Amino acid sequence: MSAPAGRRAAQAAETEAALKAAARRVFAERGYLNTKITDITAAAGRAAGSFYNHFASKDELLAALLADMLDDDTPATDPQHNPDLSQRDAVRWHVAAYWRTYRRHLPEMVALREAAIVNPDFGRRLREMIAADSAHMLGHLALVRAAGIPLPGEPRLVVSAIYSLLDQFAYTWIVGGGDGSRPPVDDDEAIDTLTDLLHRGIAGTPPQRPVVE
Amino acid sequence: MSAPAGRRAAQAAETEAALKAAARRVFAERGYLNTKITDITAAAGRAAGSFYNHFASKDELLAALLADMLDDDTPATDPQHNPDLSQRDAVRWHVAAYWRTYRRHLPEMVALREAAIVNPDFGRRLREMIAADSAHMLGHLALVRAAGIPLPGEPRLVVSAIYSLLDQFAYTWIVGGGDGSRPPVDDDEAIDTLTDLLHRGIAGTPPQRPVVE
DNA sequence: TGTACATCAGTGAACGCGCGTTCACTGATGTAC
DNA sequence: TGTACATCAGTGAACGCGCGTTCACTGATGTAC
Repeated sequence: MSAPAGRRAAQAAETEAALKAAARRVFAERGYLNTKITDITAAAGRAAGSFYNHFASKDELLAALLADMLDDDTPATDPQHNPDLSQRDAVRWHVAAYWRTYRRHLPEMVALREAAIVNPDFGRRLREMIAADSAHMLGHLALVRAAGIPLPGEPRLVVSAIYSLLDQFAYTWIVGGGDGSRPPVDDDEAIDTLTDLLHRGIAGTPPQRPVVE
Repeated sequence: MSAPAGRRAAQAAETEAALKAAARRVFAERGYLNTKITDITAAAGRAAGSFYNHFASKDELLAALLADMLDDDTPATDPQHNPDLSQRDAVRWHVAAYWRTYRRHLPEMVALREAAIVNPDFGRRLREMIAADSAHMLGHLALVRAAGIPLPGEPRLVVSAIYSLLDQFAYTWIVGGGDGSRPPVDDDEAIDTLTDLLHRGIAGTPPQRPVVE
């Protein structure tokens, strides 16, 4: 990453970067589990054996990509953002942040989801990443409740529901290209729909039952 | 399934049933992709080779389980149920139906989700099954809108969001045993939380912004 | 600055493990006469 | 009702494919003197 000591080190760094970049492309295209190591080396224009000069396995390559991702945007959360989820703007900001992150790190999102199914280590990693994010959201929900607005359920369960929605919806529409019922969504429509659903869901008022007298 | 013609046929039917039952158990425990064919035959107490007297592959066994499932509860939807999703009871009924189905067919749900990742055929099957269910929900949403209540977005997108929430939340809490942030949910709490979130989300009123004058 | 040797990234053919799949065999069930 | 033969479900050891992984080799870069 930092200035390499010489031509040789530069070469190695370049190949490693090429392998990572190729892996990201290939993971986004055919997914993690369906990707063979030779698919990655081929996409990177290197020989199969070269892979093992840099990574011990496909899982370790993914671990490296995840590490890059976490380095990349540690300051993902603007400390200035509005925490009051009873306001639409605040909900939208959070939804948009999630959506953008998902799009930007699509290969990692897809790969981690798939890897978690097969490898308990990645299952743990995934849960930890969600937990980190959730703590933040939990704080916001506490404010809503403190303002006297009743939540739809126990806060940690509500946070889990929010992430369930965001995660699966993003997976369906960003990765899968939709559910076939309609054309793909553009980002704004997706974000606005999620925002309104969640804004009302978290802090809205249930509809009045028409009273028959 | 129907009365077998003789001892031999009965024997075959019994083994096939044993393999299916074993597969369901094993899929629920370690998932579909992590299950080897010999895991299934071992759990069923049969020899490895026996498998191929009944199924051409693990995928075909899954296809058979899915067929059984669809046979099993074609009348899953009580024609009498309340379609008015602006009423909490109606939302709860639908959420509960989904939850119950998920629990009852856990092995199929897990297996289909995993198989869809690796095999496009199952990806298609999964989308078709969701589409069938969605059509029903879409009709209900039309009523809400007809009653003058604005939805949070384009109806098919809202339906997709609803299924995203239900599916991922059920996967997290029924299959995965939760996200580690709190003890497992019992069914009623899960259903009530989802119900309130969706009830408000679909047909609720956004909170009033406190007006500062 | 030049020469001789060491190191190391990259190569791709070969290896070998894991697991799906086959197949010769067994014994029980079914059929023909 | 009995005997001889055919069929078929089940068995498990053996086979073989796919793919991850190794390794002897090459040529370029680095180091010693």
